[in-house]
This record gives sequence, C-alpha cells and structure tokens, in this order.
Amino acid sequence: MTDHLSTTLSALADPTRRGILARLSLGEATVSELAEPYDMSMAAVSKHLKVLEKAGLISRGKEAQWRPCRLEAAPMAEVADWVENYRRFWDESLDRLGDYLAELQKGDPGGSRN
Amino acid sequence: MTDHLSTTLSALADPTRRGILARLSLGEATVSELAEPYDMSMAAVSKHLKVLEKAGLISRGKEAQWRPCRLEAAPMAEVADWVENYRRFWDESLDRLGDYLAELQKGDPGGSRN
DNA sequence: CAAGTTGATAACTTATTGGTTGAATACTCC
DNA sequence: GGAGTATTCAACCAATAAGTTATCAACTTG
Repeated sequence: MTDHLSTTLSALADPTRRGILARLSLGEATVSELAEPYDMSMAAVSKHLKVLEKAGLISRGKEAQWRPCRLEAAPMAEVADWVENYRRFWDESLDRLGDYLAELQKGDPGGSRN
Repeated sequence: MTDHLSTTLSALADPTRRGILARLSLGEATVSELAEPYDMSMAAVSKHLKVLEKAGLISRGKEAQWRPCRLEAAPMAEVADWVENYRRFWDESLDRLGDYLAELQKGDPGGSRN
C-alpha cells in the first residue's frame, strides 16, 4: 500500500477523518476543536490527524501550545482524476453502450478472453 | 465503517483492486483472467473480488464453471460527488482565495474559532 | 463415471487499524 | 517557578485485513 493514491484513499475511508476534513474546509482549527464533535479521546483524534497528515491532506502549524490544522486538498485531485476515468461507466446514457458492448462480447466468447 | 462511502473508498484503497477494476473497464473477465497479472493465489484474488462485490463495484454472473465479473461503477459516482466538494481547495486560482481567507482569519483570531 | 478446470471456503498467520489509558512535553499566565 | 492547558507519545488491546495452504463444490468432457 505504498502508492500515493492508496494512501490517500485509505485516509479518506473513515467517516471521522472525512468529518475532520469537512470541518477544516471551513477554516483552520486546533486539535481540541476538531475533537469536540467526536466521542473519543484526544489521542485518538491525534492519530487520525497523523494519518491525514501522512497522506498530505492536512498541514499543521505551531502557534503557542496549539497546533492548528489546515486543509491541503491537493491529494484529492489525484482521486478526482482517477475516478473520472470511470465516469462513462456510471453515466446513464453510456450504460446503454456498455450493455451493447457486453452483448457483442457474449456473441464472440473467447474473442476477448485470450 | 458501516457507511457506504467508507466501504467504497476502502475497497478502492488497494492497488490490486484498482487494477482489477481497470481490467474490468475493458470488459467482463473471469476470476482466473483477473488473477493472472498478480503474483498471488487465486484465493487471495477471490477475496479481493468479494470486497469489490460487497462495495457494489462489481457484479458476477454464472456461466458454466466460470463466474464472470463485470464492472459496476455506480458507487464511484458517490466518490466523485464527494471529492468535487473540495475541488475549489486544490484549484490553483482559488488557492489565492484560500490564502486570502486564511489571512482574514489571522487578522481576526477567534472570530471563526468560537 | 473419472479426470481436469474453475472458483469458493475454511483455518491459520501476520500486520495494521482504531481505540484506550497514563505519562511526557510544550507553552502561557499568575 | 508552579499550575493549568494543549497535544503527543508509549504501551496495550480487540478487531480487521491480506495473504497463505488445503479442501471442497460445480461443472465439462473424454
């Protein structure tokens, strides 16, 4: 799981972390502010932040005893980019084409299998 | 991790599984065909397929002793949708706005914090 | 029916994840 | 410098994930 995209996706695959990002989309926040909505220890939130940081999805400053977090959405561009390759597969009109191609394939079994 | 989006994202957070989806974007394939490029047992691939199926990213048929897989990209729409909310944060021109807003926030500390 | 092929399942191992609690660190303010 | 606040770190635990091998089930074909 060393590749960048996998790291990003797995960081995003947690509702707490996505919630944190949503909060950060409204502006910088400290760890305690980010932890407040969640029923878990600060340490747990701190770990989530480390995951997000490792994925490059947030950055952190140092302001006195606070370590304010800010959103760094750049890695999400990679996700958006990747998923866009599949848009045609869920786009309604092109589903028709998909069905058509599948039908073609059925008519020529093995032709695409070897 | 019971929510749909988390399930989808974590299914996608694995290069083998994304590779399988890429292959399926070219058309249906059997399990052995999907396993072929990978240096792992069929059982392992079978497990990956189960993860993808549980996330609704593939569906499977029954054709004699084969269980052909086909791409079902619908859940990706949710991912695309979600990530689009953040586009403005990585879009270059709007990064300027982001910096500007951050600057505003600095000038009014606490104003957005409470 | 026996043999070969395709695939899934079970049991097991190892590593990772997500959480906990209890210090430790770093800073501010009186 | 001591008290309080903010955050991290370390050690631990339970659950999950990703892989293995061995076995089983379903189907085709000689």
